[in-house]
Amino acid sequence: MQQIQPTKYVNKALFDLNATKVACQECSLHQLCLPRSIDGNDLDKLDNIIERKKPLKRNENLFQVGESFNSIYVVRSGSLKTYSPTIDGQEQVTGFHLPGELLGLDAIGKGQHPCAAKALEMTSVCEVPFSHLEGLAQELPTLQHQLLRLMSKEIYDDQELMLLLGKKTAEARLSAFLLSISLRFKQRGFSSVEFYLSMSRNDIANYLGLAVETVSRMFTRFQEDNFIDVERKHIVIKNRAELQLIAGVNECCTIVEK
Amino acid sequence: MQQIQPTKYVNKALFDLNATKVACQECSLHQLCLPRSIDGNDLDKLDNIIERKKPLKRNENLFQVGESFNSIYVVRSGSLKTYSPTIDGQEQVTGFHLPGELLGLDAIGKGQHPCAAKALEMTSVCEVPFSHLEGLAQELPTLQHQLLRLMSKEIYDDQELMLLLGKKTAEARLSAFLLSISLRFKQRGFSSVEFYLSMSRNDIANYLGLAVETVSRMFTRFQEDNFIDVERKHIVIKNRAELQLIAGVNECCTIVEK
DNA sequence: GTATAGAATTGACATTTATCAATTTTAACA
DNA sequence: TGTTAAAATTGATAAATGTCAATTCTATAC
Repeated sequence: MQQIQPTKYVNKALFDLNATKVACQECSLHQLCLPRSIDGNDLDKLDNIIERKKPLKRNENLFQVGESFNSIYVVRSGSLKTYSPTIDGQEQVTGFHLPGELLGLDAIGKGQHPCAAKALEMTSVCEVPFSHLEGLAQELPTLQHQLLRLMSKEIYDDQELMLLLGKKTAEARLSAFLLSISLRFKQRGFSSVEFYLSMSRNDIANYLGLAVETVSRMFTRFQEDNFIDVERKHIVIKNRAELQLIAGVNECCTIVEK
Repeated sequence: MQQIQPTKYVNKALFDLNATKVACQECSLHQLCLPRSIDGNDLDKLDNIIERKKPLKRNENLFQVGESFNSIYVVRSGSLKTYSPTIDGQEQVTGFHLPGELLGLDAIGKGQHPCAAKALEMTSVCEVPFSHLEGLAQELPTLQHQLLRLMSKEIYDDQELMLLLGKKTAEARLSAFLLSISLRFKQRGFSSVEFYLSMSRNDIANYLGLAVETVSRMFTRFQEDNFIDVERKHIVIKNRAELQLIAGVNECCTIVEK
């Protein structure tokens, strides 16, 4: 039971732009640059190529499908969803991106964005021009290594999700989704027990390949069974062990526990 | 209708080790090294670090879960599946790997393999020691660039699959699966119309998150509806347009057509 | 503060898919 | 080649989830 008990302040912080700003220390880019082996000089070089973009309002797009790829982005505060158009004019949500996480790695190969990214709330991001990053990685072996590691992690994470989406029941999917969000918050220094979901039920359902109604019913059921407290977008994890059981997490996912 | 009509020979070839060897020209590693800008000298350097492993027999493992990561692998001939253990002792198939495709990119981040790889038939692979590859990429900007591109493609492909697994009905999943295999064969210079599936129905079902029985019924139905010819593992695509409609492919997947 | 549109929930019902069971077909091995 | 185990198919039934419809709740704009 070493879970951090959040204060009211921490929760409110998720809506407070300044308070949610992820320190460079907890950010994916941090892992990118200084895994205990890059010196201050090199760090400055990296810092120099990063541009701070002006914050996005809710529902503003960071990029659109087909837009040419120039930069990868790191979420500083707020959150975004990525989505692709489907044949029937719908959109299919492909991911959610929380503070400290990266966007755009899937676009390098084709040189254009295969999905669009939209802010779910007031959101600010850092922009990292990819050609600069590549050039720098050529100079700095550690940076190249970290870049490859990060991309590998992205592949790994995607496969974890495929595991989830491919096999499980509705309750397993939602359960694994909540655990995943919880873990990601924790990794960024937020509470893993209590948090706000910035995305709509619709987005969640779309993402998990379920009907909105099913998602809604599952939330209700989890609440009834006392696995979680739900109040609209506010979530409290009350019985993580049970959620993990339902999700059928394999040993890979079990790191949520630590 | 510029689809290549395969000869009986071509089909048999899929079982013939020598005939299926993918020329380095069509191999993922080829893209890795010489996108029209690497010279013969550099190509030799790359060639030098690649090791040919002795062929794997059916059901032999290339690597196991948790094994420490040292190399990435390229399939030269045959095919493999990757899979992870689930909590209930089952295995969950996470991917199939055809000639010219890569394995192991998901292991870089953690330094150990998150999944196991098993040969589905007599299979041979090239082994590329990762530290050597990294070192070489540090010298050769083009190689670094291609490595990043390839990893990006992997991320992109995984997300395509998540799209598939997340949303669709059983018939959409199987349909998209067949189209995906077809495209991948085509990209490697094999027929996209007629091919052999090296994996069992069980593996397909597991991969797609369906019951074996459902997969079997779908094959039967597709046959009845004249979308495909099935005879055990031998598949002929007869109505690609209809399959694409069922799969609900978005414009990204539509490249199957070209 | 109120009006209004969108989001979320809940219920009833239809459809899809999983499960269980039996049979047929195929492939592996002696 | 014949024997046997595994794989694949098919049918009947049960369970899960999607769809449709109605209602409640929430947030936004006026």
